[in-house]
Amino acid sequence: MSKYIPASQEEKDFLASYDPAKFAPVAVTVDVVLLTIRDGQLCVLLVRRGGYPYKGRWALPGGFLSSREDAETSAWRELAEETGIERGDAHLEQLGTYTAPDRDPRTRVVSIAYLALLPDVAAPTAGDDAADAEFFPVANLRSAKLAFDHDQIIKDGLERAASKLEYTPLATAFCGPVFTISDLRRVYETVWQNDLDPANFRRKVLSVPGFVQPAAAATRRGGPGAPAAVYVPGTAALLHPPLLRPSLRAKLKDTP
Amino acid sequence: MSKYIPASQEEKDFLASYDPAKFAPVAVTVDVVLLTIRDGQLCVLLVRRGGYPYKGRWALPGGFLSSREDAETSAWRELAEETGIERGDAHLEQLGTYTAPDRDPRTRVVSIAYLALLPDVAAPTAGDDAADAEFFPVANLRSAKLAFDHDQIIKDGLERAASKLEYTPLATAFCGPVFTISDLRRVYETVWQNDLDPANFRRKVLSVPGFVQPAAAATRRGGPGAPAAVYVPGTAALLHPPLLRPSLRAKLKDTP
DNA sequence: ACAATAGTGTCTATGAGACATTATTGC
DNA sequence: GCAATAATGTCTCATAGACACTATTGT
Repeated sequence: MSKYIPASQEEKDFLASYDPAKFAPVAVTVDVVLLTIRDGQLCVLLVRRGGYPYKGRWALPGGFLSSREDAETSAWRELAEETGIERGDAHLEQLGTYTAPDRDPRTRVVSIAYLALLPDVAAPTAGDDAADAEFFPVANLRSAKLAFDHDQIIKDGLERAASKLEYTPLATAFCGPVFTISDLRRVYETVWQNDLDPANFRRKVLSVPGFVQPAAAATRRGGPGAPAAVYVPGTAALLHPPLLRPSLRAKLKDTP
Repeated sequence: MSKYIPASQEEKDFLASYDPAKFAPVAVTVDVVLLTIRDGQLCVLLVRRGGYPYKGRWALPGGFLSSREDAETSAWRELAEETGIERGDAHLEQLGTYTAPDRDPRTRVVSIAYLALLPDVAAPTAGDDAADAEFFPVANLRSAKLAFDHDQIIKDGLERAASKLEYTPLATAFCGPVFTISDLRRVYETVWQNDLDPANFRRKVLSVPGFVQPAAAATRRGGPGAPAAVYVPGTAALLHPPLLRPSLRAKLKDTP
């Protein structure tokens, strides 16, 4: 945005005398749903709350929007504080804004949630406000009583991630800088909770323009099996045609 | 969300003595991108600003988040004020939150944007704060200088709408309660800026489970041509397999 | 009669999915 | 040797897209 220039002296006076306090106070926080894959399980980063309210409960990492930052910058700052990753080391996108009037017992708090995806590398480090930080498999979260409405935010983040794997090359955000087709397939299988045919998956991925491209490095060996060719992310922002979740196909065919 | 219950007397005291004023003041507004199709053109509702800043400029309808409403309720209220439509008469979804620190010259203002889609019925009525309200074809908007960052918000809304037509039955939100397959096709053609083959479109729509279902009413005549069968929206929330934009297919095939 | 639209049928190319097959590794 | 993985090939079925064709309306 270009800088705003008042059109008249009258407007200048208006802006100079403007009093923000006349509106009901609203606090704005930025919370981050950080997803990664560890040991074949989709995990979310949670921190234990050190202060009231919900003291001692697990919650999403986050904090108040600081006065001269936009929300995305705040989200990157939270990520850096909790995990040490720098801006650009992960995928980060806005997830949604949560505004239920009673979602925070202190005062009216509106939370802008972000979704971050990153490879399994960074070890979480507890920030100022958090007594502890830990990755939890999302499958075990059903019974956990999280702070605020963070269970709903995580649920929305998981659905967003699963959906975006269909029509964007975002799955590469869960992999390291180079990866094999099998690495990529395991990401899909983990997020979608579906087994995929290795042969068909390979053919599909390689046929979508701009999804992946062969890496300069030769091959990678690990465990049993032939050595695998390695790839790096391609340039496409959208996958066309998309990969479609088998689970949805089955569900929707049943209810015509 | 269930009501929050403090766990201890200590926490009760904390909440009672909590002072919201210690945070930097942030104002939160809710703005609505209302799209409809008039005379074959995709149009967005704009209101002329009656006060500073950007006095006299066209802007999205919106207002400050009121203290006991969540943002979606505020968006419905804005819609009712500007167009008279009631909650449930249109499709409404959260679009995104805009947080650039200097996007409003008065003070820090965070805007939660909503996307609304509705059939061409409601005539806009000017609200309190707006001198005038009018539908503008989005194709003519490139040169218009809108208030705040509303040009970007509209752009994001258009992309969201085009994208959602692919994998949800949302196109029916632009139609009346009953519609013909051709009505639906014209919605896709207008939003996607693409001609679609009538025969293939019909076959595709009818083959996707839950997209549309035949209406009790017989047929509709209008202008030349045979009378058309009418349909009502189906029950599916997602289209599977989706309809894919021809424009994307062409673009992505060129850059492999 | 004519133009415009509704609706059906047909052909082809492509992609998805199921599955077999061969090659290469670690154990 | 054996199990596991990588990579390629084959077959079938469903779908998208192009397009011809008929039927029914308003003018």
